[in-house]
Amino acid sequence: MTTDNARLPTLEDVARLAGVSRATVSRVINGIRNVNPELHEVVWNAVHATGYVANRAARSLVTRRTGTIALVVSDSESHDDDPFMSRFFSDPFFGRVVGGLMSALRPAGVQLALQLVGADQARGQLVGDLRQGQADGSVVLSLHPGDTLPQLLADAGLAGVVIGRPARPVPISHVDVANDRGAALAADHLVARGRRRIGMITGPVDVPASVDRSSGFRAAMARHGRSFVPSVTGNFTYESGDRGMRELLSEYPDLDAVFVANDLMAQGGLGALHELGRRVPDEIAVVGFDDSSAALAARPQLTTVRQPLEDMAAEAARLLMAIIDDPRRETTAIVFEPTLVVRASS
Amino acid sequence: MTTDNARLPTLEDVARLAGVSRATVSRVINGIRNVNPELHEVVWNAVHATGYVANRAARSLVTRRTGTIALVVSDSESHDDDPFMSRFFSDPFFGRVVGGLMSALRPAGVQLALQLVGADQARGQLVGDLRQGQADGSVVLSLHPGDTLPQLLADAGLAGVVIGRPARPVPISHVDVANDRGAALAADHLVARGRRRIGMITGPVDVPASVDRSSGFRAAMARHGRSFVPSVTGNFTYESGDRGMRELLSEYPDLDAVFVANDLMAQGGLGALHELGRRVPDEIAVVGFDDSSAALAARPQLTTVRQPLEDMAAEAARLLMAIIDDPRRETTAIVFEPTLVVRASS
DNA sequence: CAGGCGGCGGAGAGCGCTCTCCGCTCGCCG
DNA sequence: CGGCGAGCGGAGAGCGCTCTCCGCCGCCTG
Repeated sequence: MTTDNARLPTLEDVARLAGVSRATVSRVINGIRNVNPELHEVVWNAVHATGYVANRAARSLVTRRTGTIALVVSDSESHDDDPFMSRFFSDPFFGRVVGGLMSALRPAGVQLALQLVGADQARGQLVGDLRQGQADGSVVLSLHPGDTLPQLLADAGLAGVVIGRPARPVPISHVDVANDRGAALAADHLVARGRRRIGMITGPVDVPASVDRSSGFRAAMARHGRSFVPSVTGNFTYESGDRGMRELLSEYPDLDAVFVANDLMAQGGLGALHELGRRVPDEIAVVGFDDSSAALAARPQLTTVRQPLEDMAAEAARLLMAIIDDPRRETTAIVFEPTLVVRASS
Repeated sequence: MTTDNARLPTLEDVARLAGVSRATVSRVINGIRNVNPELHEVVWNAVHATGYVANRAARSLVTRRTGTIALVVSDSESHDDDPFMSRFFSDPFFGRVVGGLMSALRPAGVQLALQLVGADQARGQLVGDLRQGQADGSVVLSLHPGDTLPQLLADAGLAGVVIGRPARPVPISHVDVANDRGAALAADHLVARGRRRIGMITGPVDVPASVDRSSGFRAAMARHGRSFVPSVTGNFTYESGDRGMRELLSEYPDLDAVFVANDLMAQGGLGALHELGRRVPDEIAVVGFDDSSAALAARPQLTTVRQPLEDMAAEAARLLMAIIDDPRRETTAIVFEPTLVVRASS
């Protein structure tokens, strides 16, 4: 049948075929109350015979549930046009989150809808749409610190889970990785490897994850008796890693190890070291953060702190579904433990 | 209002406030027919005053449109559990497609829903769900050649656009890049650069894109009077590029250029060359295909054939929307022109 | 043996919207 | 001045589903 105007079977059709009422078919399909087991079978046969599939819109209309959750990618700094997105989407970070979400959502039969939101105007709209049942809840991915969206969602009483700790405390659940402990892992590793003069390239100072990595690294170094850690600030891009490494070495030429706050910058740093003729890891060791694909692509391959993004996203999805089922649930924070992946760069 | 049981305003509420009927409000909101301009304003004021947002489910129920399109990622070889997905999602390819789709969908106010489908059983289910209005149409991303899904969609008369030419001809629209001409670009470039002994690492022989790249490259080389192109077959992975390069060089040690059918393999090949002590591009040039992030991550950065994925995805979305608006539209193929991005590896 | 209770299935009311009718009003023409 | 047509707004019927309410029947208890 190549035509699309063939009316699809409805509950009514199934009911007629099964010789029961709509209500009974509905009960069977949704597994509600005790229905005579024989009828049960009769109904299912009719369902299969007709090829019936429940109409989602009709169901949502009455249940007020959509069976969909939204992945909201929020960028408070962009202005609705999309240059920023291309960069973000081509980052494996996005894909890993999507994969993790799907792995939890699919078994539950929940859909994932993508929502991008830039300017503030769009935010109000989004909240409205969400309230009106675009989705039962949302997983929020903020690209910038201090994003207002988590607060907006909380204010609207919408179910939501944020990936990554919000910059300001907001009454909304979130999942995160223990960035400070991850950085400490890197510090311990470098010290254990016998590195003596250890520097750091940090991320932006207004990003919580970045701040935690820096302070976690400094604290761990202090525990090893190193109170001063030479460092420069980057912005998580490849170029800033390249630049940062050059800066750092021009000021502290004798460093024999550098902790870089994310893999992309570390890869940039590695590029700089290559051009500067410094052998890695013989002369200088590099440790990154994220265990993104950049870590594997880097030459030499990057020792890095693994952030279990897929697991985090999956957990975010499960948490969100729990919140949807019980809206009065307390907001919680789930913090994952990072692990160190040792490769050739250290 | 932190509670969620506050009933949201309905058309009825807006109508009452505006002192008109539901029908009129509906007409104003949907911009249908001539409504008295004064009323128009009165209605919009009421809409804003109440904070009204149309209920999507109710609207879909009657219009039989969801305002959603599905991005169906289809992997005929996996079996419902998701190991395969993680690899795919962390590939920037996925993100670029999503970004491109969104750029076309967002202005049109269309949602994007993600659908993964593995085993064949899930396919039937998917088609059922789609027919029942999960989405108005779908953009299909097949991970394996000879995927049955495009055919299934065509058979069901569902609106769909496939990204990448299907292995077998299927009565469904698709967007693709001229893989053969892209490969020719690479060939022309290498010849123009004065390379004399040029080899190739191809992709899998059952993937249309891969086949086109190989044959396109060979044809272009033939035009330059080179009837024989030494080549080995890879499978698009980093490792197969590494292995392929070693094989190729052990058999043809004097090659001074290699065209590799995708960036990831090219990156692997570059790794092998590095370890073999062959200087790139001085001794041997490498050209990849895709202009993925791997091209930038590679050392030296990779000269590669750029596939305008974002544009292709955006066009797929627009085409799909056109098909949805006019289902009797003829199936079409839109083929994009690749471009050569020259970097340090050639 | 009568009354009551529990379990199962049906009737039917709506969920919030769109859209077809239909009737009213106004303007224009004969 | 009457009639007709065009245009605008309202009434109301559903879209396909869920779920409450109710009635029936059979079994158990007093």
